[in-house]
Amino acid sequence: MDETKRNRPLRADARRNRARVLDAAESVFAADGLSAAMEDIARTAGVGVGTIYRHFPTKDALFEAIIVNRYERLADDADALSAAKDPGEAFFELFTRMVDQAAAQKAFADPLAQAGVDIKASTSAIGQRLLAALERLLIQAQQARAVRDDVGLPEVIAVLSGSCHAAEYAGRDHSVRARALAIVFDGLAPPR
Amino acid sequence: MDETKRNRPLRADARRNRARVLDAAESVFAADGLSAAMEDIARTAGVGVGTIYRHFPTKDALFEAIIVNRYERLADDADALSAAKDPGEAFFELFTRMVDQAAAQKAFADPLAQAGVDIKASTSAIGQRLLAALERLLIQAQQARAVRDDVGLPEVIAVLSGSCHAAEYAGRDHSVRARALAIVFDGLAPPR
Amino acid sequence: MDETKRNRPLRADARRNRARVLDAAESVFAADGLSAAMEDIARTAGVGVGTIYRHFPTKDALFEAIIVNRYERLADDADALSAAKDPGEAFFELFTRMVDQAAAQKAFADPLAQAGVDIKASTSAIGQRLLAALERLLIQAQQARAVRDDVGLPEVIAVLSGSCHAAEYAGRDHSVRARALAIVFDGLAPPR
Amino acid sequence: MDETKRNRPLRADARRNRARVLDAAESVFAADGLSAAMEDIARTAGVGVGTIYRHFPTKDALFEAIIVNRYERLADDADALSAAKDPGEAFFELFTRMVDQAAAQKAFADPLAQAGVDIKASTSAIGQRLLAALERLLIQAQQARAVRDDVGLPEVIAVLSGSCHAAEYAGRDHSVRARALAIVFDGLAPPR
DNA sequence: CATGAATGAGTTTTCATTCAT
DNA sequence: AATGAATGAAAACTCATTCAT
Repeated sequence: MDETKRNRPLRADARRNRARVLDAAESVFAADGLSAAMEDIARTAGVGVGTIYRHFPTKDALFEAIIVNRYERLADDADALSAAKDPGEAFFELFTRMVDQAAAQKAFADPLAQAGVDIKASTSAIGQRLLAALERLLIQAQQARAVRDDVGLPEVIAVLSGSCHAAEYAGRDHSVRARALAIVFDGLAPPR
Repeated sequence: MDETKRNRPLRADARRNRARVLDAAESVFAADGLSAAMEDIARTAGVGVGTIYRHFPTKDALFEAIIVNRYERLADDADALSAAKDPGEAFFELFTRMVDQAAAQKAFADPLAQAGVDIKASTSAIGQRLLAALERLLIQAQQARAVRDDVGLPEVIAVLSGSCHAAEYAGRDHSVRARALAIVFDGLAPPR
Repeated sequence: MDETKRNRPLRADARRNRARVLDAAESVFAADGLSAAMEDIARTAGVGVGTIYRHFPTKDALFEAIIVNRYERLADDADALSAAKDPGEAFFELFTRMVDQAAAQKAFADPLAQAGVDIKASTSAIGQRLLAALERLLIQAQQARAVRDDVGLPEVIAVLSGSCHAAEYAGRDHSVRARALAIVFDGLAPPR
Repeated sequence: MDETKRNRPLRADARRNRARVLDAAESVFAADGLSAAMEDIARTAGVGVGTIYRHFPTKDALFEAIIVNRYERLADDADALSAAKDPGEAFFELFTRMVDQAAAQKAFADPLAQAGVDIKASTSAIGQRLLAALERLLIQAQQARAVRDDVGLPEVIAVLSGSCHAAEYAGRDHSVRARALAIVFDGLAPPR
């Protein structure tokens, strides 16, 4: 009815609500897994369920948005690391960060794994950016002889995904996580 | 009043149905994840829901029975391997089998991870047997210099759990799975 | 197939089972109410559910059989009392016995009330005998000036049914039950 | 963030639905007993089952709400009668009203009986109020020589509960109900 | 725009009754 | 005849999503 404000970016309070929902959803999903109820998320965010649905048409869409969010940050990280550090360090640092996130956030590892598979609209669009960054880091690290030559992106993702789960399993026990990661890193290092 | 047959193992048809339910549940859970509906399982098994509940008082109990089943077989495998092969081979062969199972069966990896944590009655009783067998294999493999000395059971479980997820991610792509596993195995090998 | 034994009364063990089921049902219904499960009754009786269904085609039929059983005994009581005691005593004694039964057995009062209403086959057949006996006692008591003249059988049944519930409510508290019953008896006594 | 309306009583439509549910539940319970299905209640109320559960978390809670409702009205009645009529009349009038309700509503008598026993939260809170009012009426009636001296509240409740059941039994037959009640009232009157 | 009440399909579980052993 | 396994129609309850306020 009111064609004055069609594609304006989003009213200030609306943007604030969107962010609050996203934060709440992230922590509720992390705590309860994917089966968390929308009402719980709404309550945590301090809004009504309707507000969630205004911003995200579907529970899946909300979840996807979280993933996209993470991927954006990780892709940013990847770019920054690529610029700031030497190739091997950059690669393993990103790997470590992702694993650390998984340790902190239940339900991080699974969607990560899916990112390489899914063709779901936005997820993969942004996922591609992350994957591309990861691949760049991998190739640079291989050229710098920090990572063995005979692995490609798919294997790295598989191992990364696995490591995230391993970290999730290790939970609060830092030393187990560290040693498990050490095994994987040794396995990724060039032979000899 | 008929004390001849008190603790009879289970009538023939009942045993057959129990097995059918277990099979059906395994494949339906594998396909749909833990949120699969009991009715689907019943339909797949070709029985009524009531039959499932006669054998397993609860959805959780059914799931647990599947896990226990798997663990039993794996523990048996572990014992057999330990007797038949040289230590290093035995260890890596068991590791590989578990990962292969995970690749085939969604929802195998997660409960595996929990086995090291949970204290839930029967699950852990049998889980302990598997873990004990795994530890035995690990120690023997270490003594045979097939596995590096500085890892303990917790790390191995973490890495194993992670590898299962990696395999789940890799899905049907055998070569990715093989290469990912190779990375982990290299990481587990003794240095040099 | 075997027409040798068509209408023979019932094999000895069958008769014994029937009685056991009836006993078990009586106590389980008393404890859990009408919603008690058939399996519980079977277990209590030490038989399989199938055996219950051999003797009673339906849960309702089983319940009815219990009621019929009680009514038979009460009708017998009524006859005996009528012969042995003076009319007033006989009437109030029967009344008291019924109320005592109700106090002991949950779910006794309700079906009693229905006996006056229901036309359900056997129940009412035997119920009629009890009601007839009750009416005889009532009339005799009225003739002996032990009960007021202006009440008929329906009122007596209503009050009796109510008293059974009152007794059920009073539960273990004997003195409350006694005083409640005293009120009713006073009300039934002839005026003055 | 909008602190204007925190503990709002209930939106207009919500209140209307709550009342409809309560009404529907009352009549469905009255017709079918406590085992009535929630769906039936929902259909009768013209709402979805979910709506019932929004207002009452449990079938028991719904039932309790009905009882509480009745008790509130009866306690109000008791207070009004106590103020408006002479003690004896007030007592017997309340008694009669409760019995009339029971005649109309199956499943009214039983919970009444429990009110004297149960300690269940809200039920008994309001139940206490009713019982207190009843006791007040009783004592006043006794002081006015309208009720015999040797009965206490427990007996009165027992008899009242019993009378409710008697009325339930009598059903539509007004004259039976009236005469049955007359018996009880005579029993409650002071001797001679 | 935000809210939270309403919806109803779908889920787990129970239990009277049937039927193969 | 007895047994107890199987059946499947309910029943209570949940929760993603829609919509009136």
